[in-house]
Amino acid sequence: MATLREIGAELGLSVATVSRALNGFPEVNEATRERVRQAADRLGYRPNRIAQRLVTGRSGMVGMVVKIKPDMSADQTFFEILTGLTAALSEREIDLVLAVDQGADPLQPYEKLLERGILDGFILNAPVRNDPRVDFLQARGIPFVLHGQDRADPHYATYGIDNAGVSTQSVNLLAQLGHRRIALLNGDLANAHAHDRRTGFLSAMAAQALEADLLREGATFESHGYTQALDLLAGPRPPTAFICTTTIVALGAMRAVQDRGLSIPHDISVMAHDDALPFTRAITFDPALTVTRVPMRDACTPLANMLVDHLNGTPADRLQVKLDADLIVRASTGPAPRGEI
Amino acid sequence: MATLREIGAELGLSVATVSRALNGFPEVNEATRERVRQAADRLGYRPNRIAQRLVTGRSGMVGMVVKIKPDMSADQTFFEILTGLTAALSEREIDLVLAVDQGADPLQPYEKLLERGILDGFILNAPVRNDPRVDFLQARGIPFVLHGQDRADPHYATYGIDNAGVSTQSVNLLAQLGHRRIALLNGDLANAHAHDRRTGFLSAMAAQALEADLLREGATFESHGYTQALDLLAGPRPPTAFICTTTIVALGAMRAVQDRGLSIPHDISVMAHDDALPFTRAITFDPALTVTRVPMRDACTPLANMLVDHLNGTPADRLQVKLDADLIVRASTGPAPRGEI
DNA sequence: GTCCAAATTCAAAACGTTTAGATCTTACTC
DNA sequence: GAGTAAGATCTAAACGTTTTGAATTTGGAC
Repeated sequence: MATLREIGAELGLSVATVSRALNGFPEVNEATRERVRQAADRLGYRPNRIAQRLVTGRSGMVGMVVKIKPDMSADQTFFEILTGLTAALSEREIDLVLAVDQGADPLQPYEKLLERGILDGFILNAPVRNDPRVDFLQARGIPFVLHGQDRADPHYATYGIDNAGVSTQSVNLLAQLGHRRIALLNGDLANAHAHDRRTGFLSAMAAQALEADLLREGATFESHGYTQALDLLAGPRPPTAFICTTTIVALGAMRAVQDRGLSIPHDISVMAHDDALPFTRAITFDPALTVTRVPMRDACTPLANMLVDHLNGTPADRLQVKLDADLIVRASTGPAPRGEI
Repeated sequence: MATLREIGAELGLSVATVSRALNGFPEVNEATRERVRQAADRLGYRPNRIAQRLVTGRSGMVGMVVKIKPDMSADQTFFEILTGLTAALSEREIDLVLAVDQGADPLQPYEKLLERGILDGFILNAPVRNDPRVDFLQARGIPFVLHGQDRADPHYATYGIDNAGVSTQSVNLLAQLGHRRIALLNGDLANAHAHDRRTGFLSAMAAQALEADLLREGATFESHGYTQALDLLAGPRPPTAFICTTTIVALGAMRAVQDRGLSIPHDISVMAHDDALPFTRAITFDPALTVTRVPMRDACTPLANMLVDHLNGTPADRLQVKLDADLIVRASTGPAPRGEI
């Protein structure tokens, strides 16, 4: 590995000039800059990140923490973000350091990574409500970008989707189709997005003058969708439509509907929010699933850009994006059945 | 963050002595060492990795590359290793840096990570035969540990399982049960492990004086297991037993057997190799699946240890582990049906 | 030719650590 | 009490970069 000193020796220049030439400082002669550039190319010079970091305090590395579940597996959505983000950051010459949250204390892996003193910032994902990681990093002045939003009025960089709006869009579509008994199969309310979906659902139902009594929450397993849907269908005033928090849950709900001998969308409409993860494609469902859709992967590049901007000094309050979901109507939703009230 | 200098100033010692005291050098007075330790504790001293690296050439960081498939998803087994390894390395005060292989050139992400000059070594996984990454890293003298084995006589650190032995164990079990028509549903032969399974299968069949004509290879999807098994069962001299390269493939094979109206294990025996990934548990199959078993996750701690040893100078030829798989006989294998030849 | 400002370039310090080699203490031997 | 060895600590250099402030060169104006 060539160093600045070697390039300097080659050209009879000081390290200082070589450094400035390569970093685009205005006070260096253009002819010199070109000579330096060529020598650097020829010698295969790569700046030593370690040395840069020691003097600038910037390392070009950011951290991310995988949260693993008790069964030692991690969330599919995490990996979706992880791979996309690594690629996006790599284009910006930033490396991603990984840590694992074994479950005990959500802050511990962040503390541990910070102790090393080698990170410029963090990407946070899957926030819970009023996420303690946000407070922790803000208190220490560590830059970060949150994928999602954990509180009403954030004072940090955040990139997420309008989860309340997801519910509103879904409710409005179904209400337009004449449905009055609409159920929400939500995720665990500890997660910020589930909370927002619930809030959005309640206000959208109220706006349509509908009773919002068919609300369930819990894990996002197929089996959970199945049992909750089955339970609701067996109730005294069953739903005619299901809004599911993920396509996996919708899979379970659809199975429940079919087990009851009902047809989709003739008797029951089913829709879901779709993160467009690789393994379950809503369009291949039978019938093809109506969804509100925001591909997870689409978040990677903007997230990387926001973090880079943030590291370069853009203040957090100018780095707040809240996307609307696309509404994609397919065959799993239809007019409410007649005779039902 | 306290520095050595601050501790030195506090105690009236030079940085050199403080450094030596904390690093356990023998020439420092025990009383002094204790004073230094306490001061370090009190001031919350953490060695600055960056500075350490600059002078020692070691960073305490290792790299790993995710290979993502054309559909932008990554292998489940990779993540299993990744999370386990990150945790295991973290206990050894080593951080893991991630990169993504977008598919074009398998060496490019390694080159890119190396250019940064911030890595001590690599963990390689999922080797293909005569893996070019091995040659690349060896040529550059970069330490690495390979999870698996890519060539017959490796001169590098490697931790893997005896894949030929997996086939031998499987064939021998089935032969003992009287099966003579044994099929192998193998993975893609580009992968080193599939090649070894094939080799082991051929020699084990030969040793049992059985004809090894029922060999299929390809992707490890459920659908692939299904179509291949269906095709073999429709042949002129169908198998009475299937050895599947993964439990997912076995799932497909079992579906094919049932679709043909045959029963497991009465008509057909099915077994598989089981990496014990979180999502498919062989014991919950119906009937419970006989497997050769080596949990992926068990490799994480040994891999981390081997890499650390290797970085500390243990020569590669003393770091070679080849595990035998456990044979777990469950309900999906039974005696060969009478009357078949 | 002299002077001044602008344009370049340089030398040196700094970041926090490790480590080679020098120096200072102490205790022991004769 | 001199000499020596061992024990403890120190000074200084090194790693490769950035950056401050000083030094040099250049070109014009007079």
